[in-house]
Amino acid sequence: MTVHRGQVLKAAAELLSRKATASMDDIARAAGISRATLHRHFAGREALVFALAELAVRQIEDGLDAARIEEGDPAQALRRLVAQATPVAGFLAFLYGENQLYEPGTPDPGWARIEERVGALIRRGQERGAFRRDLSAHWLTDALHALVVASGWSVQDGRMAPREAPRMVAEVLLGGVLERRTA
Amino acid sequence: MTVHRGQVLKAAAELLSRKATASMDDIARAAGISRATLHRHFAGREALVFALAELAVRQIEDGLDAARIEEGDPAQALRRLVAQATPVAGFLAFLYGENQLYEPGTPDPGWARIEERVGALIRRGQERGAFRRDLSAHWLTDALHALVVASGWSVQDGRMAPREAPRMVAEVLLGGVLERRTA
DNA sequence: CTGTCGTGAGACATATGTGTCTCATATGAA
DNA sequence: TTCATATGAGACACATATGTCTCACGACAG
Repeated sequence: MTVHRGQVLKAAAELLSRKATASMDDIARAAGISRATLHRHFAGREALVFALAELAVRQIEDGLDAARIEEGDPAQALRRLVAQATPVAGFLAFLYGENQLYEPGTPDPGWARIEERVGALIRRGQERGAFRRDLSAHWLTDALHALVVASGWSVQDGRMAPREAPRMVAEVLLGGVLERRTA
Repeated sequence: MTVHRGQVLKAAAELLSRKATASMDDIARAAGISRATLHRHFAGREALVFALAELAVRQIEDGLDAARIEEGDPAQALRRLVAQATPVAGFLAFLYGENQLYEPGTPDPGWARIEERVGALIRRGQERGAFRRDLSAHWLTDALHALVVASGWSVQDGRMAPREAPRMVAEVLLGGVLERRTA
């Protein structure tokens, strides 16, 4: 019946990304454990948030590695990235929200690495003529994150099936909403 | 030097949508007033949040009216909607975040009205063959909100000019990221 | 069975935020 | 000027969350 640190952190991420004011007791209940046990595994709220950020960065960077976003056709690389990101949308949402707190110039180093890698993919696609150049790479990066987070919430609410999420995000981001005659 | 209620609420919306844990003192400072004055205008935090939600709903519904989203070409209506929404992105972000707290079945009535009107526009576009049918109207509604919120944060951080925001959001949402030969 | 380990429940002091109050000051009208 | 009004600064009691503790229970290995 031992508590698994990763599972607790995943529950905490999904709760905190939606309700940042959740108490330690709320987090414990969301993870299915008591507050005492939660404190045994994490020295305090600060330590928990730190561990959460660390795990989130690792999960997402692992996803970037697995998607091999530096290789091949940019559009396909973006689809692979989205497919890797949607299962860990809760962690991404937490990180994304957490980095809205800092001053615009001092982001978390791990988050900065992630943004840089995703931004590089976008720029690579723009240079190859695959992605539009009239939209800034920075904005497209933000848009990608926002859509993944939104899809994660839709899944949490049962409005979207988890297996649909990658396609929903990728189709909107790559193709847009407009119907087209020629695919 | 009298405090203007609307300006205080706008500052509160932009702060709270990013940092839900902000204290009344933080909110007061963000609005450029003292905590005492903040309490003179709003009975308490609960009352402030209520007033904020009320104003946010009104601002956005006014925008929907001004954009006349029920009329004309759906794609153009969506562009008008985005143009009206981006200036009040802070309020939309607050409402959007606030409604992630409730249980999936009991949203704020005002927010439900907004979602319904936007959803109706999406469905109208799908029925007319203007918008894609392979993506659910609900998801497209969520995607729209998420992109507007993200653009608002970009503006707050100085990464995007306010006047660019409508086009950035509308272009990604309608056209997607992919470069195309034929416009 | 016996001992150990991890847990849940709850008590407790402390820290932080909230809501209310008083008082001094500044602005603006008569 | 004189007065009214609104504000800022700060004190205060109170509520809530946090962090630490003790104790009892149950699972599991020996």
